[in-house]
Amino acid sequence: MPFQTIKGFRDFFPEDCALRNYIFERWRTSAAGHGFVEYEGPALESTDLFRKKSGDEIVHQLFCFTTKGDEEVSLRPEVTPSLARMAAARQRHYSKPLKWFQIGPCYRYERQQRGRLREFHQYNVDIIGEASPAADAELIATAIASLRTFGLTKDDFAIRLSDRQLWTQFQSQAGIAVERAGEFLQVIDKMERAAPEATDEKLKALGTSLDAVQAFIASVNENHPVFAAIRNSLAARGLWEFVKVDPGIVRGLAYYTGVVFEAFDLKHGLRAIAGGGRYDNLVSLLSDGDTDMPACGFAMGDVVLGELIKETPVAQKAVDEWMKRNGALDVFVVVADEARRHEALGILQQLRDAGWRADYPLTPQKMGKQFQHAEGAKARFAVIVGTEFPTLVIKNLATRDQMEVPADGLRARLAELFAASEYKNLIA
RNA sequence: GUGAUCGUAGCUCAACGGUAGAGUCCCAGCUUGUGGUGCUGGUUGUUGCGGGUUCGAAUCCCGUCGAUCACCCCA
Repeated sequence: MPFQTIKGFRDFFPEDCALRNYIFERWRTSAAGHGFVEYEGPALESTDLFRKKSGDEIVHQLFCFTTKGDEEVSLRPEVTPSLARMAAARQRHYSKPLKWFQIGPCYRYERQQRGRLREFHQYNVDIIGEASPAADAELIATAIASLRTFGLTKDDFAIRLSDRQLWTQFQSQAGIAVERAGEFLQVIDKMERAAPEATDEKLKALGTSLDAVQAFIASVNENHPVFAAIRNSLAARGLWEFVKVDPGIVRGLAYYTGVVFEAFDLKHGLRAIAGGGRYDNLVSLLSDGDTDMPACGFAMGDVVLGELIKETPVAQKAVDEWMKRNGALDVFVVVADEARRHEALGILQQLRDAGWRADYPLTPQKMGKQFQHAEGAKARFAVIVGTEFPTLVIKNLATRDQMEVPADGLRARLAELFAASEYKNLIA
Protein backbone atom coordinates (compact mmCIF):
# COMPACT_ATOMS: atom_id res chain seq x y z
CA MET A 1 0.00 0.00 0.00
CA PRO A 2 1.46 3.34 -1.02
CA PHE A 3 1.40 6.11 1.49
CA GLN A 4 -1.43 8.61 1.29
CA THR A 5 -1.83 12.02 2.82
CA ILE A 6 -3.14 12.00 6.38
CA LYS A 7 -6.90 12.43 6.43
CA GLY A 8 -7.91 16.05 6.01
CA PHE A 9 -4.46 17.13 4.84
CA ARG A 10 -3.51 18.12 1.31
CA ASP A 11 -0.60 17.87 -1.05
CA PHE A 12 0.10 21.07 -2.89
CA PHE A 13 1.24 20.12 -6.36
CA PRO A 14 2.61 23.01 -8.41
CA GLU A 15 -0.82 24.06 -9.72
CA ASP A 16 -2.32 23.94 -6.22
CA CYS A 17 0.65 25.71 -4.73
CA ALA A 18 0.34 28.45 -7.32
CA LEU A 19 -3.30 29.02 -6.37
CA ARG A 20 -2.36 29.10 -2.71
CA ASN A 21 0.42 31.59 -3.32
CA TYR A 22 -1.94 33.71 -5.36
CA ILE A 23 -4.44 33.80 -2.51
CA PHE A 24 -1.71 34.63 0.02
CA GLU A 25 -0.33 37.39 -2.14
CA ARG A 26 -3.73 39.00 -2.53
CA TRP A 27 -4.46 38.77 1.17
CA ARG A 28 -1.10 40.24 2.02
CA THR A 29 -1.50 43.09 -0.45
CA SER A 30 -5.00 43.88 0.82
CA ALA A 31 -4.00 43.98 4.47
CA ALA A 32 -0.85 45.97 3.83
CA GLY A 33 -2.88 48.34 1.67
CA HIS A 34 -5.09 49.04 4.67
CA GLY A 35 -2.19 49.74 6.99
CA PHE A 36 -1.87 46.34 8.66
CA VAL A 37 1.52 44.81 9.42
CA GLU A 38 2.28 41.12 9.31
CA TYR A 39 3.12 38.95 12.31
CA GLU A 40 3.21 35.24 12.96
CA GLY A 41 2.96 33.01 15.99
CA PRO A 42 3.93 29.39 16.58
CA ALA A 43 1.87 26.59 15.09
CA LEU A 44 2.20 24.66 18.33
CA GLU A 45 0.92 26.13 21.59
CA SER A 46 0.15 24.96 25.08
CA THR A 47 -3.20 23.17 25.09
CA ASP A 48 -4.14 25.28 28.10
CA LEU A 49 -4.07 28.42 26.00
CA PHE A 50 -6.96 27.11 23.91
CA ARG A 51 -8.68 25.52 26.88
CA LYS A 52 -8.67 28.83 28.71
CA LYS A 53 -10.17 30.66 25.79
CA SER A 54 -12.76 28.14 24.71
CA GLY A 55 -13.35 25.68 27.54
CA ASP A 56 -12.62 21.98 27.96
CA GLU A 57 -14.85 20.82 25.10
CA ILE A 58 -12.46 22.40 22.64
CA VAL A 59 -9.93 19.66 23.33
CA HIS A 60 -12.03 17.23 21.30
CA GLN A 61 -11.50 19.43 18.25
CA LEU A 62 -7.76 19.83 18.73
CA PHE A 63 -4.75 18.04 17.39
CA CYS A 64 -3.26 17.64 20.83
CA PHE A 65 -0.58 15.43 22.29
CA THR A 66 1.92 15.18 25.12
CA THR A 67 5.53 15.95 24.32
CA LYS A 68 8.49 13.88 25.46
CA GLY A 69 8.91 16.54 28.12
CA ASP A 70 5.35 15.87 29.38
CA GLU A 71 3.92 19.10 28.10
CA GLU A 72 0.34 19.17 26.83
CA VAL A 73 0.49 20.88 23.47
CA SER A 74 -1.80 21.43 20.50
CA LEU A 75 -1.49 22.46 16.91
CA ARG A 76 -3.29 25.77 16.85
CA PRO A 77 -6.91 25.65 15.71
CA GLU A 78 -6.88 29.44 15.32
CA VAL A 79 -4.41 32.23 15.96
CA THR A 80 -6.45 34.66 18.02
CA PRO A 81 -5.21 33.26 21.36
CA SER A 82 -1.61 33.54 20.18
CA LEU A 83 -2.27 37.05 19.00
CA ALA A 84 -3.82 38.03 22.32
CA ARG A 85 -0.83 36.56 24.15
CA MET A 86 1.65 38.36 21.90
CA ALA A 87 -0.21 41.66 22.05
CA ALA A 88 -0.43 41.53 25.82
CA ALA A 89 3.23 40.60 26.17
CA ARG A 90 4.56 43.60 24.27
CA GLN A 91 1.73 46.04 24.28
CA ARG A 92 3.94 48.81 25.67
CA HIS A 93 6.30 48.49 22.75
CA TYR A 94 3.78 49.49 20.14
CA SER A 95 1.60 52.55 19.79
CA LYS A 96 -2.10 51.79 19.70
CA PRO A 97 -4.06 50.71 17.91
CA LEU A 98 -2.21 47.66 16.68
CA LYS A 99 -3.25 46.77 13.16
CA TRP A 100 -1.84 43.32 12.64
CA PHE A 101 -2.45 40.51 10.19
CA GLN A 102 -1.19 36.99 9.78
CA ILE A 103 -1.35 34.17 7.25
CA GLY A 104 -0.58 30.62 8.25
CA PRO A 105 -1.75 27.06 8.77
CA CYS A 106 -4.26 26.02 11.41
CA TYR A 107 -5.42 22.55 12.43
CA ARG A 108 -8.69 21.16 13.64
CA TYR A 109 -9.38 17.56 14.49
CA GLU A 110 -12.75 17.35 12.82
CA ARG A 111 -14.29 15.16 10.19
CA GLN A 112 -13.68 16.83 6.90
CA GLN A 113 -16.32 17.86 4.40
CA ARG A 114 -16.79 20.44 1.68
CA GLY A 115 -14.91 23.58 2.57
CA ARG A 116 -13.51 22.11 5.74
CA LEU A 117 -10.25 20.20 6.15
CA ARG A 118 -8.03 19.34 9.06
CA GLU A 119 -5.18 21.50 7.86
CA PHE A 120 -6.05 24.80 6.26
CA HIS A 121 -4.58 28.24 5.90
CA GLN A 122 -6.14 31.16 7.56
CA TYR A 123 -5.83 34.90 7.10
CA ASN A 124 -6.32 36.84 10.31
CA VAL A 125 -6.76 40.58 10.52
CA ASP A 126 -7.10 42.28 13.89
CA ILE A 127 -7.16 45.70 15.46
CA ILE A 128 -6.13 45.78 19.09
CA GLY A 129 -6.39 48.71 21.47
CA GLU A 130 -9.22 50.59 19.81
CA ALA A 131 -12.76 50.47 21.16
CA SER A 132 -14.29 52.86 18.65
CA PRO A 133 -16.70 51.56 15.98
CA ALA A 134 -14.22 53.10 13.56
CA ALA A 135 -12.12 49.99 14.15
CA ASP A 136 -15.02 47.67 13.36
CA ALA A 137 -15.72 49.61 10.19
CA GLU A 138 -12.07 49.53 9.19
CA LEU A 139 -12.04 45.80 9.69
CA ILE A 140 -15.14 45.24 7.60
CA ALA A 141 -13.70 47.49 4.91
CA THR A 142 -10.56 45.36 4.91
CA ALA A 143 -12.60 42.17 4.69
CA ILE A 144 -14.53 43.55 1.72
CA ALA A 145 -11.35 44.67 0.00
CA SER A 146 -9.75 41.30 0.64
CA LEU A 147 -12.57 39.63 -1.26
CA ARG A 148 -12.88 42.21 -4.02
CA THR A 149 -9.21 41.83 -4.83
CA PHE A 150 -10.05 38.37 -6.19
CA GLY A 151 -12.52 39.87 -8.64
CA LEU A 152 -15.52 39.07 -6.45
CA THR A 153 -18.30 41.65 -6.49
CA LYS A 154 -21.37 42.55 -4.47
CA ASP A 155 -23.23 40.06 -6.62
CA ASP A 156 -20.93 37.31 -5.35
CA PHE A 157 -20.78 37.97 -1.63
CA ALA A 158 -22.25 40.07 1.15
CA ILE A 159 -21.37 40.94 4.71
CA ARG A 160 -24.02 39.99 7.23
CA LEU A 161 -23.69 42.37 10.12
CA SER A 162 -25.03 42.09 13.62
CA ASP A 163 -24.17 43.13 17.13
CA ARG A 164 -24.32 41.05 20.27
CA GLN A 165 -25.52 44.07 22.22
CA LEU A 166 -28.85 43.73 20.44
CA TRP A 167 -29.30 40.34 22.02
CA THR A 168 -28.09 41.52 25.38
CA GLN A 169 -30.88 44.07 25.30
CA PHE A 170 -33.39 41.49 24.13
CA GLN A 171 -32.41 39.13 26.91
CA SER A 172 -32.84 41.69 29.64
CA GLN A 173 -36.23 42.73 28.20
CA ALA A 174 -37.32 39.10 27.92
CA GLY A 175 -36.08 38.33 31.39
CA ILE A 176 -33.55 35.69 30.35
CA ALA A 177 -30.95 35.02 33.02
CA VAL A 178 -27.51 36.44 32.26
CA GLU A 179 -25.81 33.11 32.94
CA ARG A 180 -27.93 31.49 30.23
CA ALA A 181 -26.84 34.02 27.60
CA GLY A 182 -24.47 31.54 25.94
CA GLU A 183 -27.16 28.91 25.70
CA PHE A 184 -29.58 31.45 24.27
CA LEU A 185 -27.11 32.63 21.62
CA GLN A 186 -26.50 29.03 20.58
CA VAL A 187 -30.19 28.69 19.81
CA ILE A 188 -30.19 31.92 17.79
CA ASP A 189 -27.08 30.80 15.93
CA LYS A 190 -28.70 27.53 14.86
CA MET A 191 -32.12 28.97 14.22
CA GLU A 192 -31.59 29.32 10.49
CA ARG A 193 -31.17 25.58 9.96
CA ALA A 194 -33.04 24.00 12.86
CA ALA A 195 -36.71 23.06 12.74
CA PRO A 196 -38.89 25.98 13.93
CA GLU A 197 -40.73 23.78 16.45
CA ALA A 198 -37.48 22.65 18.07
CA THR A 199 -36.24 26.23 18.22
CA ASP A 200 -39.48 27.41 19.75
CA GLU A 201 -39.31 24.68 22.37
CA LYS A 202 -35.76 25.63 23.36
CA LEU A 203 -36.65 29.31 23.47
CA LYS A 204 -39.66 28.65 25.66
CA ALA A 205 -37.43 26.79 28.08
CA LEU A 206 -35.41 29.99 28.28
CA GLY A 207 -38.47 32.12 28.97
CA THR A 208 -39.15 33.52 25.51
CA SER A 209 -40.48 32.19 22.19
CA LEU A 210 -39.79 31.93 18.51
CA ASP A 211 -42.46 34.52 17.79
CA ALA A 212 -40.86 37.02 20.15
CA VAL A 213 -37.42 36.42 18.65
CA GLN A 214 -38.67 36.72 15.09
CA ALA A 215 -40.53 39.90 15.93
CA PHE A 216 -37.35 41.30 17.44
CA ILE A 217 -35.28 40.37 14.38
CA ALA A 218 -37.86 42.00 12.13
CA SER A 219 -37.71 45.17 14.23
CA VAL A 220 -33.97 45.61 13.66
CA ASN A 221 -32.85 47.07 10.37
CA GLU A 222 -29.91 49.07 9.08
CA ASN A 223 -31.29 52.22 10.68
CA HIS A 224 -30.81 50.84 14.16
CA PRO A 225 -28.58 53.20 16.19
CA VAL A 226 -26.15 50.41 17.11
CA PHE A 227 -24.98 50.36 13.48
CA ALA A 228 -24.97 54.13 12.88
CA ALA A 229 -21.24 54.78 13.24
CA ILE A 230 -20.20 51.76 11.19
CA ARG A 231 -22.75 52.56 8.55
CA ASN A 232 -21.54 56.16 8.23
CA SER A 233 -17.96 55.04 7.99
CA LEU A 234 -18.60 52.39 5.35
CA ALA A 235 -21.07 54.52 3.41
CA ALA A 236 -18.44 57.26 3.16
CA ARG A 237 -16.20 54.73 1.37
CA GLY A 238 -19.00 53.47 -0.86
CA LEU A 239 -18.90 50.08 0.85
CA TRP A 240 -22.21 49.99 2.67
CA GLU A 241 -23.81 48.31 -0.33
CA PHE A 242 -21.86 45.17 0.57
CA VAL A 243 -23.48 45.02 3.99
CA LYS A 244 -26.76 43.43 5.02
CA VAL A 245 -27.82 43.94 8.59
CA ASP A 246 -28.90 40.57 9.92
CA PRO A 247 -29.42 40.15 13.68
CA GLY A 248 -29.57 36.38 13.20
CA ILE A 249 -25.79 36.33 12.91
CA VAL A 250 -24.35 35.79 16.36
CA ARG A 251 -21.35 33.52 15.59
CA GLY A 252 -20.49 30.43 17.50
CA LEU A 253 -18.25 31.08 20.42
CA ALA A 254 -19.05 33.05 23.49
CA TYR A 255 -16.23 35.55 23.57
CA TYR A 256 -17.63 38.09 21.12
CA THR A 257 -18.78 41.20 22.94
CA GLY A 258 -20.11 43.56 20.27
CA VAL A 259 -20.16 43.69 16.52
CA VAL A 260 -20.17 40.33 14.76
CA PHE A 261 -20.14 39.77 11.02
CA GLU A 262 -19.80 37.10 8.41
CA ALA A 263 -18.98 37.17 4.72
CA PHE A 264 -21.01 34.64 2.79
CA ASP A 265 -21.35 33.83 -0.86
CA LEU A 266 -24.60 34.65 -2.62
CA LYS A 267 -24.65 32.02 -5.32
CA HIS A 268 -23.32 28.63 -4.31
CA GLY A 269 -24.53 27.95 -0.78
CA LEU A 270 -21.02 27.55 0.58
CA ARG A 271 -20.31 27.89 4.26
CA ALA A 272 -19.19 31.31 5.53
CA ILE A 273 -16.13 32.66 3.71
CA ALA A 274 -15.00 34.83 6.58
CA GLY A 275 -16.19 35.81 10.01
CA GLY A 276 -15.25 38.05 12.84
CA GLY A 277 -16.25 40.58 15.42
CA ARG A 278 -15.34 42.42 18.53
CA TYR A 279 -13.82 40.59 21.50
CA ASP A 280 -13.03 43.22 24.10
CA ASN A 281 -12.40 40.85 27.01
CA LEU A 282 -10.13 38.25 25.48
CA VAL A 283 -6.78 39.95 25.95
CA SER A 284 -7.59 40.48 29.60
CA LEU A 285 -8.77 36.90 30.02
CA LEU A 286 -5.66 35.37 28.49
CA SER A 287 -3.28 37.67 30.35
CA ASP A 288 -4.99 37.03 33.69
CA GLY A 289 -6.02 40.64 33.83
CA ASP A 290 -2.53 42.04 33.42
CA THR A 291 -3.44 43.75 30.21
CA ASP A 292 -6.84 44.96 29.18
CA MET A 293 -7.25 46.01 25.57
CA PRO A 294 -10.34 46.14 23.40
CA ALA A 295 -9.96 44.22 20.16
CA CYS A 296 -11.72 43.15 17.04
CA GLY A 297 -10.75 40.95 14.14
CA PHE A 298 -11.80 38.61 11.40
CA ALA A 299 -10.49 35.43 9.83
CA MET A 300 -10.79 33.98 6.35
CA GLY A 301 -9.79 30.48 5.27
CA ASP A 302 -8.21 29.39 2.02
CA VAL A 303 -10.49 26.39 1.49
CA VAL A 304 -13.88 28.01 1.06
CA LEU A 305 -12.35 31.00 -0.69
CA GLY A 306 -10.58 28.68 -3.13
CA GLU A 307 -13.85 26.97 -3.93
CA LEU A 308 -15.63 30.27 -4.42
CA ILE A 309 -12.89 31.40 -6.80
CA LYS A 310 -13.23 28.19 -8.81
CA GLU A 311 -16.99 28.69 -9.00
CA THR A 312 -16.70 32.31 -10.13
CA PRO A 313 -15.52 32.67 -13.76
CA VAL A 314 -14.19 36.22 -13.40
CA ALA A 315 -12.19 35.25 -10.34
CA GLN A 316 -10.87 32.09 -11.97
CA LYS A 317 -9.79 34.09 -15.00
CA ALA A 318 -7.83 36.43 -12.76
CA VAL A 319 -6.08 33.41 -11.27
CA ASP A 320 -5.17 32.10 -14.72
CA GLU A 321 -3.78 35.45 -15.75
CA TRP A 322 -1.78 35.77 -12.57
CA MET A 323 -0.33 32.33 -13.09
CA LYS A 324 0.58 33.19 -16.65
CA ARG A 325 2.46 36.23 -15.42
CA ASN A 326 4.07 34.66 -12.40
CA GLY A 327 4.64 31.08 -13.40
CA ALA A 328 6.13 31.71 -16.80
CA LEU A 329 9.71 31.57 -17.93
CA ASP A 330 11.16 34.61 -19.68
CA VAL A 331 13.71 32.84 -21.80
CA PHE A 332 14.52 29.27 -22.74
CA VAL A 333 18.00 28.67 -24.10
CA VAL A 334 17.93 26.11 -26.90
CA VAL A 335 21.14 24.20 -27.41
CA ALA A 336 20.94 23.60 -31.15
CA ASP A 337 24.45 22.25 -31.42
CA GLU A 338 25.91 20.25 -28.56
CA ALA A 339 29.37 21.52 -29.53
CA ARG A 340 28.14 24.95 -28.42
CA ARG A 341 26.78 23.86 -25.00
CA HIS A 342 29.71 25.62 -23.35
CA GLU A 343 28.75 28.92 -24.99
CA ALA A 344 25.06 28.29 -24.30
CA LEU A 345 25.78 28.00 -20.59
CA GLY A 346 27.58 31.34 -20.73
CA ILE A 347 24.56 32.93 -22.39
CA LEU A 348 22.23 31.30 -19.87
CA GLN A 349 24.19 32.64 -16.93
CA GLN A 350 24.25 36.09 -18.47
CA LEU A 351 20.46 36.06 -18.78
CA ARG A 352 19.99 34.81 -15.24
CA ASP A 353 22.37 37.44 -13.88
CA ALA A 354 20.31 40.06 -15.68
CA GLY A 355 17.31 38.94 -13.63
CA TRP A 356 15.36 37.04 -16.23
CA ARG A 357 13.83 33.68 -15.50
CA ALA A 358 15.83 31.43 -17.74
CA ASP A 359 16.08 27.70 -18.21
CA TYR A 360 17.72 25.25 -20.58
CA PRO A 361 17.94 21.50 -21.28
CA LEU A 362 20.14 19.73 -18.74
CA THR A 363 21.02 16.95 -21.16
CA PRO A 364 21.25 16.74 -24.96
CA GLN A 365 17.81 16.89 -26.54
CA LYS A 366 16.44 17.19 -30.01
CA MET A 367 15.38 20.68 -30.95
CA GLY A 368 11.75 19.70 -31.15
CA LYS A 369 11.92 18.42 -27.63
CA GLN A 370 13.57 21.57 -26.43
CA PHE A 371 10.85 23.71 -27.94
CA GLN A 372 8.23 21.54 -26.29
CA HIS A 373 9.88 22.09 -22.95
CA ALA A 374 10.06 25.82 -23.63
CA GLU A 375 6.39 25.86 -24.39
CA GLY A 376 5.51 23.76 -21.40
CA ALA A 377 7.34 26.26 -19.22
CA LYS A 378 5.36 29.04 -20.93
CA ALA A 379 8.59 30.74 -22.00
CA ARG A 380 8.14 33.96 -23.93
CA PHE A 381 11.34 33.78 -25.91
CA ALA A 382 13.77 31.13 -27.00
CA VAL A 383 17.41 31.92 -27.59
CA ILE A 384 18.99 29.45 -29.98
CA VAL A 385 22.69 28.76 -29.60
CA GLY A 386 24.11 26.72 -32.47
CA THR A 387 26.73 26.43 -35.18
CA GLU A 388 26.41 30.07 -36.21
CA PHE A 389 27.59 31.28 -32.80
CA PRO A 390 28.43 34.07 -31.97
CA THR A 391 25.33 34.88 -33.91
CA LEU A 392 22.21 33.86 -31.97
CA VAL A 393 18.59 33.50 -32.90
CA ILE A 394 15.86 34.98 -30.72
CA LYS A 395 12.44 33.47 -31.27
CA ASN A 396 9.19 34.87 -29.94
CA LEU A 397 7.38 31.70 -28.98
CA ALA A 398 3.93 33.23 -29.19
CA THR A 399 4.25 34.78 -32.64
CA ARG A 400 6.95 32.40 -33.92
CA ASP A 401 8.86 35.39 -35.27
CA GLN A 402 12.57 34.97 -35.10
CA MET A 403 15.54 37.23 -35.64
CA GLU A 404 19.30 37.01 -35.56
CA VAL A 405 21.34 38.95 -33.05
CA PRO A 406 25.03 38.99 -32.17
CA ALA A 407 25.80 37.44 -28.78
CA ASP A 408 27.06 40.70 -27.32
CA GLY A 409 23.83 42.45 -28.26
CA LEU A 410 21.50 39.81 -26.80
CA ARG A 411 20.70 41.48 -23.51
CA ALA A 412 19.87 44.82 -25.05
CA ARG A 413 17.74 43.26 -27.77
CA LEU A 414 15.83 41.09 -25.32
CA ALA A 415 15.23 44.07 -23.07
CA GLU A 416 13.69 45.90 -26.03
CA LEU A 417 11.53 42.95 -26.90
CA PHE A 418 10.26 42.62 -23.33
CA ALA A 419 9.54 46.32 -23.14
CA ALA A 420 7.62 46.15 -26.41
CA SER A 421 5.56 43.18 -25.33
CA GLU A 422 4.78 44.77 -21.96
CA TYR A 423 3.53 47.75 -23.88
CA LYS A 424 1.42 45.50 -26.06
CA ASN A 425 -0.07 43.89 -22.96
CA LEU A 426 -1.00 47.29 -21.60
CA ILE A 427 -2.89 48.21 -24.74
CA ALA A 428 -4.63 44.87 -24.85
C1' G B 1 -18.34 10.93 17.53
C1' U B 2 -23.50 9.62 14.50
C1' G B 3 -26.00 8.57 9.80
C1' A B 4 -26.28 8.20 4.23
C1' U B 5 -24.01 7.55 -0.68
C1' C B 6 -19.79 6.22 -3.40
C1' G B 7 -14.37 3.81 -4.44
C1' U B 8 -12.57 0.57 -12.03
C1' A B 9 -5.73 3.07 -15.91
C1' G B 10 -2.24 9.35 -13.76
C1' C B 11 -7.36 11.95 -15.02
C1' U B 12 -12.89 11.56 -16.78
C1' C B 13 -15.81 7.41 -17.12
C1' A B 14 -17.93 2.44 -19.47
C1' A B 15 -18.67 -2.78 -18.50
C1' C B 16 -23.81 -4.13 -13.52
C1' G B 17 -22.76 -12.46 -12.18
C1' G B 18 -19.22 -15.11 -17.34
C1' U B 19 -11.62 -14.23 -16.85
C1' A B 20 -11.73 -5.03 -17.91
C1' G B 21 -12.69 -1.19 -22.16
C1' A B 22 -12.93 3.98 -24.27
C1' G B 23 -11.45 9.00 -24.32
C1' U B 24 -7.69 11.96 -22.42
C1' C B 25 -2.82 12.42 -20.52
C1' C B 26 2.06 10.52 -20.86
C1' C B 27 6.15 8.12 -23.90
C1' A B 28 8.34 6.95 -28.84
C1' G B 29 8.33 7.59 -34.15
C1' C B 30 6.87 10.22 -38.78
C1' U B 31 10.23 15.11 -38.16
C1' U B 32 18.60 13.68 -36.22
C1' G B 33 18.33 22.96 -36.38
C1' U B 34 12.41 24.66 -34.62
C1' G B 35 7.08 23.81 -30.29
C1' G B 36 0.36 24.53 -30.54
C1' U B 37 -2.72 20.69 -35.35
C1' G B 38 -2.19 15.68 -37.86
C1' C B 39 -0.89 10.39 -38.41
C1' U B 40 1.34 5.60 -36.46
C1' G B 41 2.77 2.70 -32.43
C1' G B 42 3.33 1.92 -27.02
C1' U B 43 3.27 1.68 -21.27
C1' U B 44 -0.06 1.48 -17.07
C1' G B 45 -4.87 -1.69 -13.42
C1' U B 46 -3.76 -8.21 -8.16
C1' U B 47 -11.46 -3.21 -10.36
C1' G B 48 -9.17 0.76 -2.52
C1' C B 49 -7.96 -3.40 0.95
C1' G B 50 -9.49 -8.13 3.59
C1' G B 51 -12.97 -11.94 3.99
C1' G B 52 -17.67 -14.49 2.46
C1' U B 53 -21.59 -16.43 -1.13
C1' U B 54 -21.12 -18.74 -6.16
C1' C B 55 -18.94 -23.47 -11.02
C1' G B 56 -17.55 -18.26 -11.80
C1' A B 57 -17.50 -11.59 -8.39
C1' A B 58 -15.51 -5.09 -10.70
C1' U B 59 -20.78 -6.64 -10.20
C1' C B 60 -24.09 -9.78 -4.47
C1' C B 61 -23.02 -9.91 1.26
C1' C B 62 -19.86 -8.51 5.70
C1' G B 63 -15.75 -5.87 7.59
C1' U B 64 -12.07 -2.17 6.93
C1' C B 65 -9.73 2.14 4.83
C1' G B 66 -10.63 6.43 1.89
C1' A B 67 -13.86 10.15 -0.48
C1' U B 68 -18.45 12.97 -0.60
C1' C B 69 -22.89 14.85 1.94
C1' A B 70 -25.71 15.84 6.35
C1' C B 71 -25.52 16.02 11.88
C1' C B 72 -22.02 17.64 15.86
C1' C B 73 -18.81 21.79 15.72
C1' C B 74 -17.59 26.05 13.06
C1' A B 75 -12.73 29.51 16.97
